[in-house]
Amino acid sequence: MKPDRRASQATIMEVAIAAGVSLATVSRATNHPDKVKPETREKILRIIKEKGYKPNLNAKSLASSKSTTVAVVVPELTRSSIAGLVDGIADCANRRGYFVRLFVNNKLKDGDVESLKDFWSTLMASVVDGVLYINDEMTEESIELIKNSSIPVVLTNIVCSDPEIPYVSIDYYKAAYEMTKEMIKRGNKKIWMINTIRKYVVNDLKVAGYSKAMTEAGLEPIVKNVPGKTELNEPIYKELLENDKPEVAIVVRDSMAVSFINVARLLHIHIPDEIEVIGFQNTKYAELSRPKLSCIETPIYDLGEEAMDLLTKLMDIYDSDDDDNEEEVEEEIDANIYVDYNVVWRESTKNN
Amino acid sequence: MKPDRRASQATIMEVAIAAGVSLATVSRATNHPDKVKPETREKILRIIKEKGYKPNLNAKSLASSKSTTVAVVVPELTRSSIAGLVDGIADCANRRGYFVRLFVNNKLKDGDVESLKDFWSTLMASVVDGVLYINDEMTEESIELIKNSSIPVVLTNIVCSDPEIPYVSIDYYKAAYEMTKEMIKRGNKKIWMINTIRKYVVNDLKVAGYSKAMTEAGLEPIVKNVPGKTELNEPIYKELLENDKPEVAIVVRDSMAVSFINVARLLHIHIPDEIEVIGFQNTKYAELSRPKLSCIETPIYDLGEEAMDLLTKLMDIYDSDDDDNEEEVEEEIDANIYVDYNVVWRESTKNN
DNA sequence: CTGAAAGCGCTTACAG
DNA sequence: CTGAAAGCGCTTACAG
Repeated sequence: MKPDRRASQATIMEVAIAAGVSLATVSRATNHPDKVKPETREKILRIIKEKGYKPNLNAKSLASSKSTTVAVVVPELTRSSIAGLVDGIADCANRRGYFVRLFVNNKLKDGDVESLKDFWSTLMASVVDGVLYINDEMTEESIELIKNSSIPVVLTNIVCSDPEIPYVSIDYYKAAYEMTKEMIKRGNKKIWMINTIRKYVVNDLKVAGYSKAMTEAGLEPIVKNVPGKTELNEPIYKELLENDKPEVAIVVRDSMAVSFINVARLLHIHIPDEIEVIGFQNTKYAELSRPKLSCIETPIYDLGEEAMDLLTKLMDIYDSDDDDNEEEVEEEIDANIYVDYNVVWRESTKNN
Repeated sequence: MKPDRRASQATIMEVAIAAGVSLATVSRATNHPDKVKPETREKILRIIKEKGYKPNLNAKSLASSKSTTVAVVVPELTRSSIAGLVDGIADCANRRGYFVRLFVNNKLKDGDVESLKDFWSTLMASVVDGVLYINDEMTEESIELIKNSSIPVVLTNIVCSDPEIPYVSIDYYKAAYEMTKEMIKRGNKKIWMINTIRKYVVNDLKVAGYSKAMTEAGLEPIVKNVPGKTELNEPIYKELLENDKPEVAIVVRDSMAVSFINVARLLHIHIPDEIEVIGFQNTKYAELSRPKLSCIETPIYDLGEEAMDLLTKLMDIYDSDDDDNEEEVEEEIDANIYVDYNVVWRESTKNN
């Protein structure tokens, strides 16, 4: 006889018997402590602790139609700063007693409506109380699905044109605008914006902010689109720099900025004396680059926390919706949040 | 009257009514298709598709005592290569029809037995069919808990001394051993191993492999322990290099190797002519470094896939365990897997 | 091949 | 303050 490896968790029944009460009372002792007499409550809680009892989440969810679980939808964890985002989300979820179900869906970008709908319904069938949606490439269909969702959805690190949809993001437009203005103020006229070939909503905003500042100053916006991958963009950078040279290059991603610096140095272009380079994000790349990269720092971990925080509030509202007096509460919440960014000046810029 | 935002998924009841059959038949049509007459089956399946019906996961799990969900336990997503690992796991899980519940537990390292036990029981209460455990710092207690687990657990990217516990990893010992031997063969005698101050099982293995090769060749192993963080290790590197200089430095993490290169260059030490540098991992840092870093490449994504694959097999066994004839099946599975690594020679080494 | 019924482990009105 | 009972949405022996 080998030991029963399937020996599972203690059940509510066992606790009830040990405490000499009914299931209902055990349940109440954990869910509505005030509704049970202090002495019995304490006894129950003690036994729960002794037995290491935790309510079966599936049963609990089914019975209460609340799962204390949120879905986190990401295209890919290794993409730029998504891991940091999810760390922030997870820590906040932990603190607030939520579980997280992870959906890595790298097909989310393509506009295949069928598979998108299918994805959305498996999301709903997985029974979560809310979803954190991280995806740089929002289609019309996604937006429609989100608006019709029966549970709260918070877009994370995306700015959505539709103000009805809650989001937590960074004001990339403003960040690019302000940075460009600053570099113009410092006397630069020929400023490049280096963007990814591939379209990302977030990067489009950076380009727009940059262009605005340039136009306002009567300067011509010059946007260079290059591949995101190092091996692919280096030859392009080389070609660009052999033909022309800006005074400043603002790059949408810091790894791409480092790559740009590397190519410039290979061509004996001095950074920052000949070209100043600025990146977005401020990951470890910035610190490991030589010269060290000046950056617009996007506090991605905090952003994740904020997003989960907002989602919590929205879930609470949906909860109390069952009762009445909803409208009022809903009004109080600002569901379009911008998290502050910082500028970190390092060696790839002058006059710091 | 605002529309009911809580309008939830179609239920099995609705499908049954629409198809003019009982719940049982709908359930069978999806779970045991062969047990239902082709015509009715097709009709049911059609209706399911039309209505976009997906069984409520909680109910399904509760009724069948299978959740088709695995837990992925990580200390932190932003740590070294964990994001890539989880991407591999998630993709494989997707293909095999499993959901993933994410547990980010950055307190997992500390040996607090109480909180570890508590964590483990909430893990079990969350009702998963298996767990992928990613944690570089395994304590005795963790190992004990895993051995007593009622569901399969696969250690991912860890080598566990206890052969009873299934793991999927990379043979870091061998990788370091072989690399050191190779550099000795190339005529080097003074080879440093640069390790993290903080203890990691995986890094200890690299050090052990290195030391073995050195000792075998009658050379003295020289291990330098430095902080993992760039800002912190750079001054240490500086001090080290001002006093002494190896012919080769093998560094346990590629970001730390890049940092080492940066400091060496600052001191006008030529890489690779004066010092050859080799890192582990081969992340994007290696490619962005100047000179580009030679690396032992650890295929982390594949490792994640392999681990999930193994877990799937183990879960299948546990499943059929309920019947009989278990022993035999179990024998066939190799639950201690090493994934192959590669060596990528770049500019930080000579004679490539 | 199909349906009626019990049961998965909880929660929550409803009485008392 | 507490218990008996119904119900959450499924699955699965058990009959037929």
